[in-house]
Amino acid sequence: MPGTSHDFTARLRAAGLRPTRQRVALARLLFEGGSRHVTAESLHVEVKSAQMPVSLATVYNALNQFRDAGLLREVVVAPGRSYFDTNTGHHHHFFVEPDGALHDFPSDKVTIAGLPAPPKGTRLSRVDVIVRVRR
Amino acid sequence: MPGTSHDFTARLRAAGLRPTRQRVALARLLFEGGSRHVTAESLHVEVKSAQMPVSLATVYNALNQFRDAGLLREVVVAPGRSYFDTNTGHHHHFFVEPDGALHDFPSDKVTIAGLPAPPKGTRLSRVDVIVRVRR
DNA sequence: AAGGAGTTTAGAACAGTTCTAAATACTGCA
DNA sequence: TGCAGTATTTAGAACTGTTCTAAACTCCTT
Repeated sequence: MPGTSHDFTARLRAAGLRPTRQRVALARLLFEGGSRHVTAESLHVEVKSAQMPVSLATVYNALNQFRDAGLLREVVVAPGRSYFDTNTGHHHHFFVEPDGALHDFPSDKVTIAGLPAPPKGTRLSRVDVIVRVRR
Repeated sequence: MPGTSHDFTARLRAAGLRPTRQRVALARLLFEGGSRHVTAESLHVEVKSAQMPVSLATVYNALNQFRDAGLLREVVVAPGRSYFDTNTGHHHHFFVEPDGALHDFPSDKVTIAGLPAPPKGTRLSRVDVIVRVRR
């Protein structure tokens, strides 16, 4: 069990990123547990309270790099705030309107039929389904 | 034909909004033609070049009020930018990734099956489908 | 151990949006 | 119609989330 999923140094290196102290600390927080949703701000608070000081700029840099490397997926649900999802597989989201909470649900049971063809000159990139719910 | 769809004063009043010069000007730009997508910034540029000076703050106010009144729908596709859609009926969106262009498509031919039930204590508000495409 | 590229940092800068308080416009009522 | 009173508009400041800057530092290679 150890060696693969917890070897953040190797995972970062495999993604083409130098395993700096800061990136390893952030990767540990992000990938050690199960699937998570974070914002730059929330991750910054978390890394500070874990006694691993990382600047906010570095949190932003790392999140963007992790996303570009395919380690994270960015989810756009509310204007003016970016969520990052550690679950990079196929899945969709519940978004609870007033509080901004986000929950994954697997896409394997969801079927979407009747989508029109992409506009001329474009190719499909991804289909996002956001189920907005209220209390 | 005239009297109903072009009577912006009455339409605003029906929505509980005073038909001020600024709101009528914006409503005319938004609802006179077919379905449109605007940002606050783009609508502000437009209203200025139409020789109907309206401040940016008022454009923001009006868009938010129109949305709250159900005259517009807000579409969240990219972090840090709000699009407003004059089409408030059931439909979904194509989002062209690099340029940020948005296109509607009707939802009547689209069927989504197998969605899980909303989390405990919440009720469904809306299902957004965003088909992201690249050039 | 040293050099150099890549990274981190604090703070400034920036973009989009909302707030403030003073001026102005719409509405209802005389 | 004229007036009072509330809603609205405005310019600019403030604010939030994010990116940039350039100097200091760290990781990797040799």
